Amino acid sequence: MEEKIIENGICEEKEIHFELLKIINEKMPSDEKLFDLSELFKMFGDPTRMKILFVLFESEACTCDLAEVLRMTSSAVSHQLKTLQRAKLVKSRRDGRAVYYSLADDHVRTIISQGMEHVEE
Amino acid sequence: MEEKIIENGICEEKEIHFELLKIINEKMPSDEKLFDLSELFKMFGDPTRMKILFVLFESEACTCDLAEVLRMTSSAVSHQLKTLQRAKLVKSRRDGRAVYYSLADDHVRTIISQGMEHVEE
DNA sequence: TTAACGATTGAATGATTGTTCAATTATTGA
DNA sequence: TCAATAATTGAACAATCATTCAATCGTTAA
Repeated sequence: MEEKIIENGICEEKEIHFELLKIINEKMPSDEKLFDLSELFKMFGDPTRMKILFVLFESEACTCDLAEVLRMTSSAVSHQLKTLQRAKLVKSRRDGRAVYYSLADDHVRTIISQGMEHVEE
Repeated sequence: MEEKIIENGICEEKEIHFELLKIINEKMPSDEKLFDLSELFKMFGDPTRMKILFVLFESEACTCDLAEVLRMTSSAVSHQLKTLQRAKLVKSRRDGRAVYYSLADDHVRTIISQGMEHVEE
């Protein structure tokens, strides 16, 4: 009987309600963590930021370098770098007039590689 | 001399231009692939879609189940399911009135786990 | 101390996106 | 067939977001 309920889902037989709810409550991360997680992925959800990260995979680069390579204004690049820095994906160091950016940690690389595998099928 | 150029970046000494450009051209994925990649990550960049995927990690579920669990209208859920299906992240099967959704493949799980590790620090 | 360069900032604009609402389609039980 | 349920659809709305533009800040070389 319980088995049948599980198969049928919530809608026809209201009783399983708590079955799915139990799973959710036990396994679903908190709203806060879920929010942080999607904020993280949002960073990879824009081609410009993606390109910036790909360049930084290879070498640190200053705002001006990135603007050149991506053929964008340094203002636009700077805005995105700020966004990436707020998300702790890149870090910066100043050297004279130039500010050099680099990847903040190696998770970034792993996450994007996984995405790449998915896309390349 | 060339070494010095590389250290200085593009902006002061225009010559390295081609140094960074070479890296970009060799290692940077095509614009099309880059676009697909960010489209993929965009799917994870919304808390609602994130929640849907987390539920589907545990069990297939119909639109109505998901609406109940997430406390949203089935219309809103259906719109997001459609988005996820367009991105080939979920698949569906109809059983009577209900349409059951499940994860399309296992990359989804891996990608999100990686993101989770990053967030949990 | 200037002038020039690289970077940043904030406001404005246009585009994209998530949700709501109302209407419609598909399926089943009466 | 008809009513009820589940799901989908498209238009509309508000919110978010990426880029542009103009102004400003920080640093260096003259």
